[in-house]
Amino acid sequence: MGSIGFKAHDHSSCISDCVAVADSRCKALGLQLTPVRRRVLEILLQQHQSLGAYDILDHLREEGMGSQPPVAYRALDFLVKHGFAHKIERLNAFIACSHPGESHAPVFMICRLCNAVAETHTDLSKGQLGQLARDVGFQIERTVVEAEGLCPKCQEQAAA
Amino acid sequence: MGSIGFKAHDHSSCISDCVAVADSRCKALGLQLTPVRRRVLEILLQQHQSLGAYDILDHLREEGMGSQPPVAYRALDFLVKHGFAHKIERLNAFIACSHPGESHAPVFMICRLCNAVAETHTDLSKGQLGQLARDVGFQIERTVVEAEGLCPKCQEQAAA
DNA sequence: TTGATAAGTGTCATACTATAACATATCAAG
DNA sequence: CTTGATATGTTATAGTATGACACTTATCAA
Repeated sequence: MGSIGFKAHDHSSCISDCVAVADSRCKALGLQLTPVRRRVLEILLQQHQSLGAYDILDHLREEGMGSQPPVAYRALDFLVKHGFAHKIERLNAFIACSHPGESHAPVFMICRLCNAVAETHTDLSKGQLGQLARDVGFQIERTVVEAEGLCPKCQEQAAA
Repeated sequence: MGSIGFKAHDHSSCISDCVAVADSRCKALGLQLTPVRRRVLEILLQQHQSLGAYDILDHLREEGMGSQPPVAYRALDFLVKHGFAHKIERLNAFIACSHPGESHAPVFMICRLCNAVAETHTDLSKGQLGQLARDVGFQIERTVVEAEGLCPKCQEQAAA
């Protein structure tokens, strides 16, 4: 799949590929990609934007797959825990992982106009953050790195 | 004040210094550091931990300075907007800024055991994040960088 | 000084985000 | 097939945040 950044791409294959990857990874790890979990992943994959838990719940409800918050949150917890999705802390929202299976120190770029979210990655061992942590003796277990601003497309439109 | 990291320091002077800095900066910029706002800043400065808005509201209520959520949120919005405090997105909580007045691409290290939070800064123009953004043409306006893990003290205790 | 305008506060109501707890159902292995 | 673990459905509630409006205080120009 590679880094999609803010570029156009074949989205339907993007979805099916990601689900297939999740599927095989679950099988390999003995995890259950149940109907609800799979459906939530598909819903997230529909767009390269983040969705709130209650947005997802709305979809599930329409499809008769559960109507109470814990249903959505539990599926999301599963997907996040196993690296198939991420939580965007800044937005209290969730997004499918663009690089399932790869090592994870994810970085998100969030466009404040069109709400597109692009995921890339950094290498903690090389960056300033890792260096700062080593300097003060802090042991990093998890990172949240989110940049908010304007994507290329919205910059053009703002300039016009 | 400089970077305090996770080190011990003279905390009472730390508080009064920070309030004094905020005071003079507000005067210089024509901002009103009202009693509520000043008090919220002081409350945040009491500890190098983050506090939830409702924790702060509890303090205010005890002191007869307002008992409804908007009172706390508005003071926090003011402090965050003008760089006297930051929101820790990962914790839905707030913390006083350790470097008021300096340029701000703040980085937080959050200890998951003792909840201490240390603030440092990175230089966007030099780091991987800035480079990634330039590569894809994303214009960064604000960053959220938060590392969760163990501070030096808690690592020792965990090892023992 | 006064009057007009902006900024801040107090309050009520409500919206949005998230989880605890427990009953039921399904799965996986012996 | 039964037992223990995992997942789901549901109720209830906790935690986080904001809109709206009335009232007060500060600012500033006339």
